[in-house]
Amino acid sequence: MPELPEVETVKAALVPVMTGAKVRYAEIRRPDLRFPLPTNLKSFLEGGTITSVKRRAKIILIRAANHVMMLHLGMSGSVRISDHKPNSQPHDHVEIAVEKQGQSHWIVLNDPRRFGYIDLVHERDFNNHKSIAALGPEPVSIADDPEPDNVLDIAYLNKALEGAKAPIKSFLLDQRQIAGLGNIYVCEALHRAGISPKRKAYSVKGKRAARLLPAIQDVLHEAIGQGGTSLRDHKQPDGKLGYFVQSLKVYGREGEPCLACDTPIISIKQSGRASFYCSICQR
DNA sequence: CTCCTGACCTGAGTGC
DNA sequence: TGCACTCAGGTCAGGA
Repeated sequence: MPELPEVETVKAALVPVMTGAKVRYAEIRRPDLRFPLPTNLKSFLEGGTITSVKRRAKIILIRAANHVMMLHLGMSGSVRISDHKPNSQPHDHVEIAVEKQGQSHWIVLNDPRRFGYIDLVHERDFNNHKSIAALGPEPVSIADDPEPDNVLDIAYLNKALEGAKAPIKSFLLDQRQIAGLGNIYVCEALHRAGISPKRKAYSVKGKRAARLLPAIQDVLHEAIGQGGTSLRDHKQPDGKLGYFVQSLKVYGREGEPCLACDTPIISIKQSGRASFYCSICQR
């Protein structure tokens, strides 16, 4: 499911119920997702008080007691929040009950494909964690989270593009270059910027690069404002859909007319993933 | 190094 | 109805 806007939507829903809340119990229903779950996850959570909920790239960071619980939703992960103990659904792997100012909430992680993961690291080791250390800058900063000191700008983008021989599509999916983009928003940003996904990254410069930066930032901001994009699995934690699906210009629109020029949208495979684009508008 | 492929896993959709 | 096959918001190891 989730790229940056979907993860941001989940994080934003967790903030008010988890920040400052005490964990009443945690139920871990299987030993692993993509990786083995930390064996001390249950004992870490139970009785602890959550100090903050943040996001870096596509990872949700839940802090307590000098530790960071890292939650990645993979392709199909989602979170439900309710004010009563929820009925168990297939693939509900973790259930956490929290209490804050006398108010109880239940938080459930569901992940059919189990490409997601949870890890737990001491605060001092966090920046060296292999999922964190190599990440590129955040493409956008939302209400100072993540901290705006590491946000993509045109100087960084131009430098990173230099000498990158991969297609711009692959470049933008690479979390070491820019963190948080995925298949939907790369396709959409390239369409907005008028750049072909097949173009070599190093050849994106000057005016093209100057269009790419705001194209990425605008599409992410707009998607976050709509609660993300619901295709199959993604729902907001309150059960609502992500309405940005209605704003997609190319993703999933193979054969349908380009909204700018009527040319049918093309789908090609690039490094195993579908790229949707307009061969006229994107050069 | 960089770049690409295949693997991981389940469920939904399609075509015969 | 059933079966085989393809495809899906993401990484990650391994090979060229």
